[in-house]
Amino acid sequence: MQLKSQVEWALHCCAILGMLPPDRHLSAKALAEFHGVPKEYLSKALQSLSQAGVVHTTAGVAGGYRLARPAGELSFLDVVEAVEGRRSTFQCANIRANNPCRPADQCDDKPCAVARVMWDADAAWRASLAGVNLAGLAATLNDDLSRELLAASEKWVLDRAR
Amino acid sequence: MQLKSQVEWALHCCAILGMLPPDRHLSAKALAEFHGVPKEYLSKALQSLSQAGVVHTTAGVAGGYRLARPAGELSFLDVVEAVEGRRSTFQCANIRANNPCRPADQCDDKPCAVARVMWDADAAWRASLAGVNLAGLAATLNDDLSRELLAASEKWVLDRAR
DNA sequence: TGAAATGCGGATAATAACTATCCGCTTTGT
DNA sequence: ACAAAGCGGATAGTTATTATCCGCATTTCA
Ligand code: SF4
Ligand code: SF4
Repeated sequence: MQLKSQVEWALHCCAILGMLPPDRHLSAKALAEFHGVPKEYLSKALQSLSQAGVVHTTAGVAGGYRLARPAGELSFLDVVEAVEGRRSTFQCANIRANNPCRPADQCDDKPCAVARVMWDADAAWRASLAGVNLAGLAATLNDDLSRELLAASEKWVLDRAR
Repeated sequence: MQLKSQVEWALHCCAILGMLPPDRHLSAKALAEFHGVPKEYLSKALQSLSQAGVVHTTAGVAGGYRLARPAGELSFLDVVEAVEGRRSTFQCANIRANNPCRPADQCDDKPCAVARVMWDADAAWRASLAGVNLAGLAATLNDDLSRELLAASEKWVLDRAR
């Protein structure tokens, strides 16, 4: 069970978009080039982010993407769910219904005990992701990365932003 | 990103095996019939459980499986990781290395900020699963299921256990 | 002792999911 | 009007999951 690679791409793209001034935006082409990933496929992830309301799209020539809200109001969960979906990672096939001892008229009123535990774990995963926002990521990157790399990257991005 | 169906099967099988007296065991054939799943494929999941030390295998005719430890010492995480593996659900492709601004001699000493957040969430998921054991599951099932169904299922199982 | 039942591991398909690319369309700045 | 950019659908290529089959070793029981 692996998250799709688009999740990593989307998170990195949001980190980059977080570096932009509020009224600037960056094209999918630039984001793909910066991260070394195929532009066409990255576009699909960006479209998912757009549909989910995580980023705002500017159409037309010199169009592109910017964060739809301030970085402090966008969590990792918002980005991950935009790309990966909101369904639980555990899906119950209800195999308890196959129990040969079960009467045919049995009413499965509540979800099974196994599923509840798995869904709780899924909720814990999402809660953890919801607890970190893009502003926090930016702060961490500021600590992690060298001043030179940060400055160079910001320049690279701003040179291509509209 | 979905967990494989074998996870559900394995958890249910462990719940059933938890109903057995300590010195009895149940065949893959019986477990497959009880849950209405293909025996050959379920066997693969049971083999994973066996390799992970979650269940104990008895070979030969009239062989089968029993829990390797008391139900209170086997967590959901033990079962899930046996089937699904222990790798994080987020795998970092290290796309930061593609940053055109990054000097070639840059040393990526520590994992990236994005990956750390995703790994933390993965850890939260596993911690949640580790917090529930098979004895707790049995107790919940006792509350959830009707006395008739429990008794009938236990009889069905014990009739086929060796 | 031999036949049958059982688990194990490898090989092999069938199906689904993910990854990737392409194309026509609309939008919009110049 | 034209070119650059995003959008949505269509289409392959690749990988992962699901499922089945077979030969082998082990063990029970007749
Ligand atoms: S016990 Fe829960 S997970 Fe298992 S089949 Fe029933 S509802 Fe699904
Ligand atoms: S930022 Fe983290 S997740 Fe992204 S490529 Fe770098 S190491 Fe991987």
